[in-house]
Amino acid sequence: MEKDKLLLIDGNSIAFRSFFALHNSLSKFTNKDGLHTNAIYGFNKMLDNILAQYQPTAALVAFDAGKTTFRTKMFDNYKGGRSKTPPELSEQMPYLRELLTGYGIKSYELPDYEADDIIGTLSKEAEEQGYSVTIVTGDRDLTQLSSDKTTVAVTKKGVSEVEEYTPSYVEEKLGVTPQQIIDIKGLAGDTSDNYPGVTKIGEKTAIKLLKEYGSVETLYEHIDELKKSKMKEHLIEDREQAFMSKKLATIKRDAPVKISLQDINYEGKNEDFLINFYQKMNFKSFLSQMNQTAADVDEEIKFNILDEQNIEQLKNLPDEICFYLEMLDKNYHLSDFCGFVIGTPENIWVSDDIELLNNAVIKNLLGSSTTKVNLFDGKRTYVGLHRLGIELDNINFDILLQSYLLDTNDNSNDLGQLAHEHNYNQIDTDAEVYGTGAKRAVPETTILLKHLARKVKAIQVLGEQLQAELVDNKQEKLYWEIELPLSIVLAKMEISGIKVNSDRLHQMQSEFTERLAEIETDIYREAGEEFNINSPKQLGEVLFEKMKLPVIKKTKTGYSTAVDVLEKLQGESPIIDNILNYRTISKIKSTYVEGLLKVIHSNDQKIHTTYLQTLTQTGRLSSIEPNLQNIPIRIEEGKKIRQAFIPSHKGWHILSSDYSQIELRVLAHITGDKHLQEAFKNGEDIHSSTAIRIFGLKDASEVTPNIRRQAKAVNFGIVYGISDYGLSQNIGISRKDAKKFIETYFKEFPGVKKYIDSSVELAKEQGYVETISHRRRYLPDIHSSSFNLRSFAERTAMNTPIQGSAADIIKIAMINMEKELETRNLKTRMLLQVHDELIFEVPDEEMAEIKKLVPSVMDSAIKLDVPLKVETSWGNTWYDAK
DNA sequence: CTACTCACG
DNA sequence: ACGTACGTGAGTAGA
Repeated sequence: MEKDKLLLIDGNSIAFRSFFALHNSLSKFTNKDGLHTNAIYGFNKMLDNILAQYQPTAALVAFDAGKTTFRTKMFDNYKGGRSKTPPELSEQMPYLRELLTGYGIKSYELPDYEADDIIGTLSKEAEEQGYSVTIVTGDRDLTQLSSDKTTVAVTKKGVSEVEEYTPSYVEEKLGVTPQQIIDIKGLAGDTSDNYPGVTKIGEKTAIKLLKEYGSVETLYEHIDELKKSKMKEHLIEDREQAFMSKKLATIKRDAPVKISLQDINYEGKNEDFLINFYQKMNFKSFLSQMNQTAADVDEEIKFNILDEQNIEQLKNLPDEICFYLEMLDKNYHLSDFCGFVIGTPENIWVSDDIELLNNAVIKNLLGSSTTKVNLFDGKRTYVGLHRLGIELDNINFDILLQSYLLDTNDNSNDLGQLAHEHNYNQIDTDAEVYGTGAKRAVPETTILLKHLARKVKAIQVLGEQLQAELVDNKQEKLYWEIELPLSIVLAKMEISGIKVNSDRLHQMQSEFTERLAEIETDIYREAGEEFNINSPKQLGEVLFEKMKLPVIKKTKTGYSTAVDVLEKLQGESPIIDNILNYRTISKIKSTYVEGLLKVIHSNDQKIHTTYLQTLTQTGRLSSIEPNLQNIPIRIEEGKKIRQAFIPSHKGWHILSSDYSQIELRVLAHITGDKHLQEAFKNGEDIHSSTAIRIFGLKDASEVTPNIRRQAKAVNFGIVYGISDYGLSQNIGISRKDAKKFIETYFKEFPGVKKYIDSSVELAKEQGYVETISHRRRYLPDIHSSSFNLRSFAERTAMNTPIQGSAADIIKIAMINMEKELETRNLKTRMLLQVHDELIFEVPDEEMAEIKKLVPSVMDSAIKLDVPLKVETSWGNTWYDAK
């Protein structure tokens, strides 16, 4: 007969692990009733893997019965201070039981005991009856149960991979036997379960003591033999705690479990039950594994298929309509079109015939200033329509923008997904309908048309709902006066594009190729072998193993070879300088020279970037395909890339205007700090003024370049949410000195200190911080028990209003600038935005006007308590506009 | 697909 | 005692 194999699963622990493993995609895992399903999904994955791997003959999932157990009776504070189970997880627990029913696995709980004790008791019974046992848990403490018959499988970072603890593996990993784990806990305590152990003894010391004495009991029998020390005093003092903690850590193996091994035979899953369950949970991948398809969104939808004959009927549409233009490729400057939908939820018209858009009826509707158009991603739609020769005039609701303003995290480019995030479930996600990655394609026509039809209703319902939420949040102005008009400005900038001199790039390409080859031979000679210099792994081996250079810093996977490390090694060997050079040049060559050449449109020799307006957590824009916001400027060789960016017409120039120290000016404004404001009002060099104050200097004559550099770093540090360590690393001083700088800074600029404290306070109270234009960023981690997460949230609480308000200001300037260009009927085009800088191409005859107009529009974008300063320059290329 | 590195504000 | 600056995108290596 086949050997009996028992599988015991720690239900609560696995549910927790699954929940947090998929926490980032929490919003992606919901069913149509808005139930979160991530923990259920993760649990299911784990079950599939474990069952396939171990093929048990009996199985049970043990759950904790409640908060109070015999342990809490022993020690009030047991598991005290734990934060509450998130509601998004609690709501999944009943369904988890349902899932187990589908798998034919019993679950069990026992009042006054924890899941561990059930597992301990049953595994003992099973061992006695000759079973081999596997325990699955996320909690390493259970490894105390491992024996020659019992393996404890502890989940690794995900939940589907496990690490198997046998007694020998426990010894190898922890240096003690499974039985001694409770002794470690007795001496060291457990912070997550909140019991104490012995003062000042941590895991390391506990293991050392146990190696010598074997157990808590023997240790105390020999306590007198210990040399006189603080540790000995603590041990004697905390004797009772040690014994109690050991007892708390000990898993019961004789709990009054009322279920027997015969009751939990595993006979396989109930497929029909599971199919039904998966449909309810919207688990498409599990369904397709079972050759089943997902239940369709349940509401039928009525729509008309548009054609040449019935198109006149669109004239009957009201003055508020919805529209969606489908382009499957992310890059809408190049994507094919595959269909569109127009109408109202009551009167939907769909087609996959793009030619129809050129019909005057549609052109008039979309181009009409009196017909309001609701849509998803106005900028994308505007650019797409523009390529088809159609103007879009009057956007009303853009649900992507609305959603992003309400919560910067709800910004999916997939309409269906975004709808689900707002609990609208009568539509599938685009990813489901079209597929992702290489499998992305247009589905059969009926599916396509139906999906498009559903978009109309989703847009209308969500548009109204989200607008009401914007009103509640006092974010209406932000939507109507900033983001919505900005989306059109950005569309126009993207459409304009910027002309590129590809001959110049090609010329640079061959220069760089030659230089790289030279440096490469030098590096190989110095290393004594050929290797891939671009591989940090190979480079690390050459530098630190073969050449035996001192290791400065390590990464997770090996030696760090980042610039700051290499700079510390300069002088150790000439190879370092060559590597630094190689890195610089190869970066410029591959990312910029070759990268940019790849994205020049062949029809107009221009680059058309895409701005992401709904991505950043602060309100800044980002630029992709290509990123035109990180073209080199700091190093001369890289800066030359800018020579390839030229005006699109002869006799025009590139003009660039940038805000000077906008973030520090915003800081002066929102903190209200008198000294900081004074410095700006007097037009002082802000870094020098800071230097004078924090170093206690007489006047500017005492400010050396080095002192100014340090003060500058302090100013940056303040804006980023300073730490003494961060500052010390940045300017290479001791942590102590850095701390002193910061303290002096806060003494000299008390308004700033007050602001930092109050913004953290505010974030804690209301859950979010906001900019001067009421742009919000939620900071749930501000309450985290993890020091790291919490500190990060605290720094962003103070940085986001500053970075975000600066973003608000330049956005307003861009809208005003575009308006001026239009009303003055100028040919000048705004081409790029680089966070605090705007770049234009200007015909010579307009130069005199523009070089006054741009700075005046920019510095009057908003009225702060300190003046805004703008610096302008121009030239034949972007490089020369300096 | 993740880690590392490096370009910008 | 923790382990650190804020916000981005892209190329390459190597699983």
